Amino acid sequence: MFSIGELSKRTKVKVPTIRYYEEMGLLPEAERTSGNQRRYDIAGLERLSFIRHARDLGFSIEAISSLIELQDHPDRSCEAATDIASSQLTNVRTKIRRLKTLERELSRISKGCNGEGVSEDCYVLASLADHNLCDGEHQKP
Amino acid sequence: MFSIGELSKRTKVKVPTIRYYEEMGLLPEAERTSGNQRRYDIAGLERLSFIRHARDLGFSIEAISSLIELQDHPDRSCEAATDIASSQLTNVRTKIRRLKTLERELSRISKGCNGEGVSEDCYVLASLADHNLCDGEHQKP
DNA sequence: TATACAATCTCTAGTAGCTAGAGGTTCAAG
DNA sequence: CTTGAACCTCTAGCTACTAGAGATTGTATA
Repeated sequence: MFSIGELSKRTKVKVPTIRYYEEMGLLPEAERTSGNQRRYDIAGLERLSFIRHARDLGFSIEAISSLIELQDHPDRSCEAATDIASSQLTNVRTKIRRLKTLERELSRISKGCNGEGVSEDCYVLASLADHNLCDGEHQKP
Repeated sequence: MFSIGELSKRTKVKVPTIRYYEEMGLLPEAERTSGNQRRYDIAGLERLSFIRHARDLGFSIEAISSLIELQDHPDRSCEAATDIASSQLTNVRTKIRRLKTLERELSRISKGCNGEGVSEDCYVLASLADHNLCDGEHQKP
């Protein structure tokens, strides 16, 4: 059994974040010492690693909740899990596509001014003021 | 002079968002009717278009504040503006790089399970539980 | 001109996923 | 037994909005 600080060190998840995950129901309520401090075992460590890994891959807390729910029921169909993963993949791909559009546009705008003039003549500012100077549409990222 | 609703329609920025921008200091305090409703002119429309355009390109409110500050002083050097734009470009490129790593990993994981089995045997869940099943490291997105 | 009703006003609170700080208690080493 | 780091709970703050309550205003139509 080890403390929350030790768990934090081993998983690289910050202490307040661990408490937050517990509050959100991602982690079960930890056992406590007589003095009310949290104590964890290997199972706790594994679960937190799972969560961290999923967060690193961009899964939302809600999605992770569902994944954990499935993990806790080894006999259930894993269709939901593959659905969550593939929709996350779709999310990521959508974001990449949008960011690439932004990148092209920003790069084009950036090249338009070397920063040596005054703002009145700045192509960066002019581009932002006038959408017509843009190549195409951009959506919110 | 037109109402906030009209401005919203023309710029495709939602009404509460316009008020929020005013509160944040991105928009100057609007003129009011005798009955306290906001009225805008073309200058207001242009400024809001500028803001929306910058937001669409992913600039933060803070960055936009600086850009507007420069826009209001046509005689100042525009170095800050080009700096902001290029650091935004760097941001975007960093995000793309990270997301691409995620994409590879998610795609690999996703392919590992067709969702027809039970969760005990699910490669998606197994991958999340065990980082060793991953190709490489991933950072937070 | 009266009325109806859409649009506006301000204010508060909520979203995601944490992070920071105050003020107090517990654990563990020396 | 003392000391100080680590822990506890609670509240508030971050970004960029969004939603809703309850009250007021603007305007089109009868």
